[in-house]
Amino acid sequence: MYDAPHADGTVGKAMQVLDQVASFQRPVRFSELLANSPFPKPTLYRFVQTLTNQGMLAFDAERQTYSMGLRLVRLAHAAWRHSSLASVARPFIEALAEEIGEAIHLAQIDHGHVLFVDKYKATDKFDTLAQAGKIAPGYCTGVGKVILAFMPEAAQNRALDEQSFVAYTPNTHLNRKTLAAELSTIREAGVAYDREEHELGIISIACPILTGQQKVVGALSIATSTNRYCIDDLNKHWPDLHNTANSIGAQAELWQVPIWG
Amino acid sequence: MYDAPHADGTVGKAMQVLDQVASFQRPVRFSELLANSPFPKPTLYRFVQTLTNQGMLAFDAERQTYSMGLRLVRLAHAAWRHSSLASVARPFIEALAEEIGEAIHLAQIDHGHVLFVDKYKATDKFDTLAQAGKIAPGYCTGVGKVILAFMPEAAQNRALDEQSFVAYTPNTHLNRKTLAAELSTIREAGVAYDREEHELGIISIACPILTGQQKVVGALSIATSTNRYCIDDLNKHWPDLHNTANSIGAQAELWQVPIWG
DNA sequence: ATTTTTGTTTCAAATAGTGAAACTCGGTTT
DNA sequence: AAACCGAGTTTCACTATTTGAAACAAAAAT
Repeated sequence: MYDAPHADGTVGKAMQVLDQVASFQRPVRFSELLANSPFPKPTLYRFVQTLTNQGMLAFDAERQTYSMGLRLVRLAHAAWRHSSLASVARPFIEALAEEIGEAIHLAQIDHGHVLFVDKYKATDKFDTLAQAGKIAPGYCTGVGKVILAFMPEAAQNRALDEQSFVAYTPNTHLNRKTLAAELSTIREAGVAYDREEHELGIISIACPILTGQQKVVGALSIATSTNRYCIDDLNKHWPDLHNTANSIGAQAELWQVPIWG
Repeated sequence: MYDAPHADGTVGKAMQVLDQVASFQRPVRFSELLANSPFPKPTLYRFVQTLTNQGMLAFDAERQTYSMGLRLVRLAHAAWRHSSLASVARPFIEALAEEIGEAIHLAQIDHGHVLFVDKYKATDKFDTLAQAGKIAPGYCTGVGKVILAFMPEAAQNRALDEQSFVAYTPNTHLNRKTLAAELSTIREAGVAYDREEHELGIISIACPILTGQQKVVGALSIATSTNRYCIDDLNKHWPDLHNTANSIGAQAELWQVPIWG
């Protein structure tokens, strides 16, 4: 389960149940849900029924388990096409990935979490939906930090409040202060690095995607493992990455990509 | 907007609003929604607010428009990974596509509509999320017909009730009778063809994906344009397609893919 | 056969949702 | 400048929906 929004009404609670089912990452029985649910039995029961009726959940009668419903796939298709940067960014990312021969990630931020909306890897052709929709923490990823760094102050504060500061590796930021310090450096430099802060052996370089009015709408990154390359190697790709990010930013502005303030 | 389910409660209505926003295929203003909404102004207003709070919709303050929210992408990721056939089927489809050099589609059925959950094209590597989530009518596509043909009677009837029988081309089935007749042929043969029933110039061959107990969980198809190939050409691929479908069915059973009765 | 666990239904009380009407705020017209 | 207009937002009394303790049914476990 992810965030506990200021619980707006019945709909909010139902969405909480959806998140809960999603968090199991597998089909789940009613009783398992109940055990970790803030809702009393009949209430949860009715939610699960309603959501199943609606196709937001799927019930397997044979195994008596609930899982995420296919209606979500249909709805998300629309979200991805029309509200994410992905459709605008694709041609640019594809070109970049082919040129430099490394995997490119495209991310946006959603309620303080990094949301990967696309990925392109020149070698293995087939990785899109498997990656799109994945989330990662904001405070310890290249894309996360660079987006945070370029956010307007109010939004940044809100987002920082949502960070959990778990120590994934010895390099992970553990509190707001050290993170905030790095964020201003990043803002000046226009690049962020992940130096094994989220996962040992994984480093990345990330550029913000800015519109003409300097609003961040997302970020691009190249990630690699330390036994193939070091930060200096990634730096060689910075000009290309930066140019691509700029082109995407310019396009995003023309296009009607939703821009949160 | 798609189906109007037996409106269960507030949550059902909220989902209806989500569908409505999705149906616009672009950012949409409140007044546009209101114009096509069964709900009175303040009611719709509150729904849209709640859904935006929840991240199910996104509001662009600058342009005053609503679009689908990124939370859906996150949720759909889970749906796709854990409730669709896609993750089980992928390796098989990939192998098949590489071997025969044609694009392979994987579809399931959801409330009478065909839902494409994956696509692999050997030549252009990059088409997954752009295709996954797309829907098509059941009665005039190869995958749709073959799934319908193999459904248990009760479910089939329910699904047939949901078909709209729009005449997309001169070859489209226009009523239940002719469709039902073809469905029994298909059930015996184990294959369905789309002979330009949905779009002129597009034909396909489709195989059901069956579990051990002969339950349909989805379908595989090869689609092509009439100026490249004819039905007989597609037929040459039938053994491969059929084998792949069988392998996927066997795997799906081991795995915990939700199976609707 | 009995107990325990898991899933489902009931129903009075309480809460949350409803929508007519009224209001605010830009922009346009007279 | 005053009146008008349409899109968006808020109010508030009314009502329908949701709520959850408790009771019940069905299935597993003992």
